[in-house]
Amino acid sequence: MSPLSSGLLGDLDPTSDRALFRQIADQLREAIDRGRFREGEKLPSEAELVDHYGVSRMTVRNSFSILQGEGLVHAEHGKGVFVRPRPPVRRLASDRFAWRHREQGKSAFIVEADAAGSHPQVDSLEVKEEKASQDISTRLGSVRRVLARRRRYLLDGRPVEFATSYLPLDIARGTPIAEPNPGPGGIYARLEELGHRLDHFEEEIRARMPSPDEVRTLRLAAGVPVIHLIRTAFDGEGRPVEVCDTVMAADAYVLSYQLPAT
Amino acid sequence: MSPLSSGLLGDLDPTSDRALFRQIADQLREAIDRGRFREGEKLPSEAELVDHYGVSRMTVRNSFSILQGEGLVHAEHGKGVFVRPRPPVRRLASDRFAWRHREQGKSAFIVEADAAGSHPQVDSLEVKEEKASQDISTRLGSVRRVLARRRRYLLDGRPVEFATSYLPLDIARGTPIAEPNPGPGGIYARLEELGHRLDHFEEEIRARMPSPDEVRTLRLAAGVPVIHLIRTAFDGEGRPVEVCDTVMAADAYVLSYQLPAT
DNA sequence: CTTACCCACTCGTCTATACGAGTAAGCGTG
DNA sequence: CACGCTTACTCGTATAGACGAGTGGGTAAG
Repeated sequence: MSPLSSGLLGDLDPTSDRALFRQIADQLREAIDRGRFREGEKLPSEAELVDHYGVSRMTVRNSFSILQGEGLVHAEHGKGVFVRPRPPVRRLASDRFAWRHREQGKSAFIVEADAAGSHPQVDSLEVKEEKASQDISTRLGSVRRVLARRRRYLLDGRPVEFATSYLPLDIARGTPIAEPNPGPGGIYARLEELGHRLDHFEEEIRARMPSPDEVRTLRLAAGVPVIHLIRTAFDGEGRPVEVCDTVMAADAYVLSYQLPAT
Repeated sequence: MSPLSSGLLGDLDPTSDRALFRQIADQLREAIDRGRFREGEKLPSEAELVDHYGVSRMTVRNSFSILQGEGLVHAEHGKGVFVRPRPPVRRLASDRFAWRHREQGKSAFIVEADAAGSHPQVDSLEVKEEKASQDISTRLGSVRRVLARRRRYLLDGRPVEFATSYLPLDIARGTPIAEPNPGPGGIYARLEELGHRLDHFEEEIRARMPSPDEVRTLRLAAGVPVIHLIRTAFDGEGRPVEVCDTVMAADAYVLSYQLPAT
């Protein structure tokens, strides 16, 4: 029996104040919430809904666009509209920069992904000196030029995070930090070796809709926000030694922090 | 001179692969990014853009809907489409539960808003005993029923945050915590007085698009995600004594954390 | 001068139609 | 069997038109 003849979706109330396309979206949303359509499952096609509700195609498309904006469904050209599966999330703990996680040869990202049984990947590596933006300059304490390390992280082929580290030139230039591969333990290990004992980090978190650029880079579906995290690392004298600007696909992350109740 | 005759917006390339409505959205976005349209300023009306580009109205509306999804603009029925102003953000520091912030008579929210010169407000107060959801029960260590304290926070009349605190009944029942107004210092101060010395907090952060309910409660514009924060408070024995579930308008908040580099 | 109405302009909703392009399965040919 | 074509179904883009409803300014009536 088709999902439409089985009473899965009801009728519209033409006398209601609520617009037709909203009523349709409401019914589809409820059906999804109740699990009548499962993750990854195909919704009825536009044509089927046009027949079922007796409305025009634009009205049906309008209701789909609402659900897309809510991140509930995604359309695939030539195939159909599907309930968006919730991808496995990466859990970032606040102790992820603790010493014990830095002793190993591989980066935290690789180690953690291997443990979770997924296939990690890092690409778009770029390391270069450039002019510091106003914001980065302020955060690093009025430096004009910086070393920028850009990279993109993927899990099982899906881009989940795009990060750029900025370091003052007087710290990073001519050191392994300026190499594409900074070696075991990453740049934090190198900073310590260079005598910059890391004292604490400061993280700033925002959430917003992605720019078109970010949609491309992270291959984001409609209705997926990004988490924008800016971390500053300070040495023992309180000097900022690195700023890391990270944009994450919000549906792939949960951040977790432990706070003392001082 | 009208914004349209002044070369602010260009022409369309009909031979391009890029859809017309995307090209229009691109041009408007760029104009906004470059500050050609300022915050709160009105964009050209649908009719004006129809004339300028020589496309149908649906095409123009389609491009507006893209920009709305990106949170760049918002439409006002009968008035026009406007560049969405960035509201002042509330900065939540990770030491906001430190002792020194709890000594005063007023809640942290009120104190902080007063200091920032804005008008704070708390409403939708509800305090009641209820059945714990699966998730809350797990977080509190398998309790069946809880005391739930719901409230909504507003700044200058705008709802910015909706929070619910859950506490085990054996801790909260019959104490000031079960009163609508728990008294100076809030429920954390009361917990301490009751002998539950707070040891540390754990915060989990997600970002996602709001549910229709949340859109209503927080009066969210299109294209504004929410930050979902779940905080668990632990006492000295490692027992969870409170879970606070908070949904924040993402455009109104920056979260900030200090992490030791242990 | 003030009030009430009208009207022009705005976005919101909906219909009907057309063509393009991606997908997948079936079918026929080599 | 393997390959390529056709075909039917999917969503994507775009047009043209209609009516409704909220807003605000101007105008005519009191």
